[in-house]
Amino acid sequence: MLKEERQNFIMKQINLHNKVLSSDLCVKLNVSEDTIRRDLHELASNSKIKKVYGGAMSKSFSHTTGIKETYAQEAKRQIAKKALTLINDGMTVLLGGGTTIMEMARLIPRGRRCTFFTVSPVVAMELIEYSDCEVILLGGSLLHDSYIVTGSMVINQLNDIKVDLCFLGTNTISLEDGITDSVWEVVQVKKAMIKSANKTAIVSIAEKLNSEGKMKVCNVNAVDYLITDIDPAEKMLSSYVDVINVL
Amino acid sequence: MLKEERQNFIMKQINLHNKVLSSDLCVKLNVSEDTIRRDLHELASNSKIKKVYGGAMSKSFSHTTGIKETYAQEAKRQIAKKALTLINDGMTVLLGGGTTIMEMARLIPRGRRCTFFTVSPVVAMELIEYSDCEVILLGGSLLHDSYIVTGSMVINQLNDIKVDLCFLGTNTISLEDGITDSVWEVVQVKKAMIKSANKTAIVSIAEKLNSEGKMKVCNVNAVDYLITDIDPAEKMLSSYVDVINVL
DNA sequence: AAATATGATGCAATAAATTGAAAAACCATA
DNA sequence: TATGGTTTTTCAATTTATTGCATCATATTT
Repeated sequence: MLKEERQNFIMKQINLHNKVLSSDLCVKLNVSEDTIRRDLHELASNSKIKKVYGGAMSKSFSHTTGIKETYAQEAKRQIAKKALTLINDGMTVLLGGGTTIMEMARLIPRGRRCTFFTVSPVVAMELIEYSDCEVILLGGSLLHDSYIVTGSMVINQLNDIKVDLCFLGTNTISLEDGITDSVWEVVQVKKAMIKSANKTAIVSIAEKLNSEGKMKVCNVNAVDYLITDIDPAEKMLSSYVDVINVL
Repeated sequence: MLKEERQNFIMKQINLHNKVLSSDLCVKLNVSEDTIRRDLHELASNSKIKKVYGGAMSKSFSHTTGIKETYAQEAKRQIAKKALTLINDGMTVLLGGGTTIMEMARLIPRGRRCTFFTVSPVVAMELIEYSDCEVILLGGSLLHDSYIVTGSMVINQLNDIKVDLCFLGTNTISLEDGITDSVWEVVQVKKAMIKSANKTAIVSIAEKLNSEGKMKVCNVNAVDYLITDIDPAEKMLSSYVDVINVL
């Protein structure tokens, strides 16, 4: 049997079943596992498939891989790095949605072992694809613009869990008005998220500081950390450091 | 024998069997392997065939599955079109995961107003983006390989709902073994999905028919519709039409 | 932490491709 | 038919490709 035949067969299996095991293939094709592994390696390096431990899987699922530039990505990456210092192995972490949280999800180091709950399918997909953590996606009515789940379903599920740490992005934050948002459903979810967490961190680029939204999520001192892209010693943050842990 | 005759013969063999071995040809044509190799080289440089180590293969057979396109996308689109005829305004529909279901989600006509439940974040994202329907994403532990939510959380949520119609993709299906799958968690979810639905439709490209998996979801006659890309009158489907509604 | 399964790497055996040169076949013309 | 030139085929030596095995590293499970 020609190598190409074999690889075609493998491609077909993957296309049909989304996943193949090397151990299955080497029996079906009657070659050694080494050969299969070499085939998979070759197909993977031609980016036709995605290699996983024990076999390979279809690439057509890798949906989120698109390297989309997000606004102020570098700033958000800075925030993400700081945020990640709060996460240790074995922790249970609740993540919100938004581009800053997405940067966090992207930067979780491989090998970190913890459990993530999230209300954002996008974040969930990123986590499951690029981290080694367990990912639990909460269910609910999916919101158009923000791609997070909302409604009583989520709230109920949140009532049932208690996590070590919750990370929330925010649209608007100020010392006087606290954390605010413009969508009612989102406010409800965020409130419930904070209630489900022992500690909560707000991630926000400095640019958003001192802006005001329409509906209140909570006061600034109701959360435990404020993580921005600038140095905590900056004048802009001086009024915050009194009431909250600023990173 | 003339060179041209030989090459015609080779072409015929390739068209017939999709591949040829140099070693076979040199016996059949009673020439040295060198000659065969030169012929193949010549044919290949006229891009009539694809030369590979040990022989040559048909050009059309070389699986150059577009990196983005899903396998057998056109076939899946056919299925999706048939499937969509079952969905009317006001219905409550439960969707599984997989690329066929994805095609369905893509082809939901704008203006259709119904409620979709799904266990697949990818499908949910597609629906919320391109349809005007309400999308409820069920929550649970996100599975690496198939990108669907699994576990007791989903099962519980499924127990609480009753939908008009459920669409399931499948890995493997045969008359004897029924609907099967190779991942335990997926089997559990599929079972629960079927239980939550008044009627269930299986969508599957004809290519998958009569393949067998490892764990059983249900018998073929436990579902109501089988939707494939080929005509229900085809011989391949004749044994199915007795026990199930084939579209 | 130990046991098991999987992955990577280097090596040797074998099969196949390449190359250059020699032999054979072919072909037009004298 | 003989001849010279051309094309085609074969042969031999060398290089490259493929595969399986042994070994060690890494991942996963118990």
